[in-house]
Amino acid sequence: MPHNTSSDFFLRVYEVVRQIPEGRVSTYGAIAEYLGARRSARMVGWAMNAAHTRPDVPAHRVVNRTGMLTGKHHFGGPRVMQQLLEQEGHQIVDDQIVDFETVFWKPTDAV
DNA sequence: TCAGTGACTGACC
DNA sequence: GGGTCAGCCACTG
Repeated sequence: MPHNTSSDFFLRVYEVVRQIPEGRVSTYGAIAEYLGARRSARMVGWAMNAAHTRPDVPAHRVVNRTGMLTGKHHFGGPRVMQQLLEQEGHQIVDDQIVDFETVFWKPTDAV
């Protein structure tokens, strides 16, 4: 558990991820860019890793820029992330979200 | 202190 | 159109 200012960044990431509507997904890069750290997409991924303990953070709605479920192994099982997305109406083929571009959500779309 | 690693991405070849 | 590299930065051994 980080105890420095980086936890601030984590909290910001959590807030953004919480705003992702059901049935939509976002990317690490989009979130990082929105937080003013465009080049720190890996930190968003790391934040997701830490967000695992937060039930109110839908980490399964965050994928990489191609719509691939690169983080599925961190959900307690390799199929959990896919199942969660399918429950929200997504179609997953070969670990990739079908029509990813149409369900893609940017933090700037938030009301 | 240093080197390796990673739920990423964009640029280059 | 795919493979590779370099930035990115927190964490770990």
